[in-house]
Amino acid sequence: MAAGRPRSFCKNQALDRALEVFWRQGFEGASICDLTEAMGINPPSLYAAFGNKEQLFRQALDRYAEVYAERRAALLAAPTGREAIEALLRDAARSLTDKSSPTGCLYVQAIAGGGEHGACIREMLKTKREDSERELRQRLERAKAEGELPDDADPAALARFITTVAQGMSVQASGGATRKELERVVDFALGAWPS
Amino acid sequence: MAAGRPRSFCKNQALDRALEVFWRQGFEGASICDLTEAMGINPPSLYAAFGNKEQLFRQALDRYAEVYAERRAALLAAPTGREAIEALLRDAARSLTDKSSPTGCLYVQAIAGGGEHGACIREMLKTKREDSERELRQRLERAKAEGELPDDADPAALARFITTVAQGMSVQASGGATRKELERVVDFALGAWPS
DNA sequence: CAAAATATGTAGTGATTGCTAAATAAACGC
DNA sequence: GCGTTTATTTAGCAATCACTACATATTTTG
Repeated sequence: MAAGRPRSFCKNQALDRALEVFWRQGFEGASICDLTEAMGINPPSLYAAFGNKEQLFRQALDRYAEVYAERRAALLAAPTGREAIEALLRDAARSLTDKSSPTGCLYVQAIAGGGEHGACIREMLKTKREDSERELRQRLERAKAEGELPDDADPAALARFITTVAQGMSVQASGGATRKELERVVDFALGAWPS
Repeated sequence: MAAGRPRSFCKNQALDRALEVFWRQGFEGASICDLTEAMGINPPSLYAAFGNKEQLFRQALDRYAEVYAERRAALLAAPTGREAIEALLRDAARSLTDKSSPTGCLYVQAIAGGGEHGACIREMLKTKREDSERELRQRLERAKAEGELPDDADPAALARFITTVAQGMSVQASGGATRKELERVVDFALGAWPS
């Protein structure tokens, strides 16, 4: 079959640009005009390459998830469970306040915004958050199996607590909290570690 | 001076209805049509009584803040600091998952949603959150003065930690967490209490 | 060289957005 | 009653929304 005219832009690069717009403005707050401008393409190219706005958001989200899943895996590979969790939270304190990308976590930031698309997108975001929490829980189950946690410790509940703190830190970052302030929050969170 | 035709609706009641729409759909997700329908009035009445959409949101937010400031004050009046904090977090676990009102906290939920109005609204929300955190800090300072906290305890940092956990709980609630799950989170958070 | 296939730029679709002009209705003081 | 004032209804404003028809441009296939 014939191949046709080749695409004049890099799909992944355009996706990264779109991701940043969604991240900064939210799904509903990002207009197609905002997106095409940031991506450097015209609307028909966007629709031909990505489907529609919702599908573009999905693909941007998947890309975001890929990056952070890798990072999370690396941090959770620390020798002890406690070190792994501390590494995760310290990294969050830094990256959530890093000014080279929009503040806060995209998953957390995108939970708001109802409307019609809301339900579907919420479901998708929920899945991503569950993926993250499951990996955390599995790391804590390993820690328990290795005798690092007391017998009555509940890895699932601890994973949820840590996730909750991380999500709260994202809200704090969106509200203007500094890295130092988030580091203090991490100190307290680690103080809840069972012994 | 003449009085003119009286308003045919209760302003506060209409504000409550508008609040619920904003709470459920976010600022940008709530259209004037959604709002007028829920409030039972026509657009000109809305604009005559409340100014515009942003000012309506401000007034709804102030009303929300009033209710929760009272509630917070009552909970923080517990005899000890620790009891006060526990009461606050247990109440949050219950009210954030209460199905008679939209899940999650309006302040937290409304942080997302960029756009032009975003900056102004963000500023307003930030002030409200700071009000809440300040009251918490003052209660903890009292606890420290009364010898309930060690000399090296930092009430401001502890207040921020607790606020962060509460905000994370709101995100969890928006994501579908149950009251029981949030109660477990509270258990862990209280485990970080300095001693 | 065509012919087929795919991408692009231009321009505009109907629908919805926040908001309002104009006419009418209901209260007041005189 | 009459004039003033304010609220309500109807209808529709310009702007923006997500999205697309159409013609043109650029590629590979035969």
